[in-house]
Amino acid sequence: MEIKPLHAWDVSPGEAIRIQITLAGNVQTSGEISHPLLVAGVDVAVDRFRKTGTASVVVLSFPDLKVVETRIHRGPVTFPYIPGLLSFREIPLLVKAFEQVTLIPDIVLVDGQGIAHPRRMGLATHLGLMLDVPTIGCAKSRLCGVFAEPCLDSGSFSPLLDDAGETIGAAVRTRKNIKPIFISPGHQISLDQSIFWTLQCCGKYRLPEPTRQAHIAAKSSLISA
DNA sequence: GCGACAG
DNA sequence: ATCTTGTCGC
Repeated sequence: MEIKPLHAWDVSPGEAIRIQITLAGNVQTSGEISHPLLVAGVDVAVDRFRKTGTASVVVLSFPDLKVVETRIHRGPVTFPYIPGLLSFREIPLLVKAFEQVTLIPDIVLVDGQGIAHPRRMGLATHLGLMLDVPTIGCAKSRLCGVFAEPCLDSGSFSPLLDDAGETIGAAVRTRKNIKPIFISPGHQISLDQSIFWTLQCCGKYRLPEPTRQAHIAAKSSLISA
């Protein structure tokens, strides 16, 4: 699929923050997905020695959740990991992987935050703007915001609030008695829809299937390299 | 100044 | 993220 460049990636942390503030004005946190047929998961594995990364995009059929396409891209990782600037480290590689994708997904699940970010520009949101496809942020831990512990039942959740009391996401229990994951809208989708479809993508594990498959694809492709 | 801090 | 074995619990 074609991806339109929105800005340069070879920037300083200060410039990156400036770019995020500008892009934040184009985010769409509303939208419904009626009948998804293809759902994708993405991930990036890093080789701390060779300083290279492997980005993966795995497209699964829905609702059966079977892998129908897997794309990998390996390249240098230059930008350092800085909380709040993760997209500048991973998106360059992810875009390369997406350029090889032929089955355009109806939704993309990203392992990281969506708008649950200091400037509302987490990895999922930034990627959604570039792909012009609905994206959902599904993070294993919290970046910012406060929340109450959700009930221990599978499917229960509690809102993630920013310092102003605004809802920016939710702590969602994808399995009974298991640590919740943090879901937030990436782009072109509402929080309710983000939670709903993510739960529809969950099998017998804490993380949604698309994310798990992407994680496996990126990691295995790192071994055979 | 101190603590927090996606992957 | 990545480094790592066994082990406690649903």
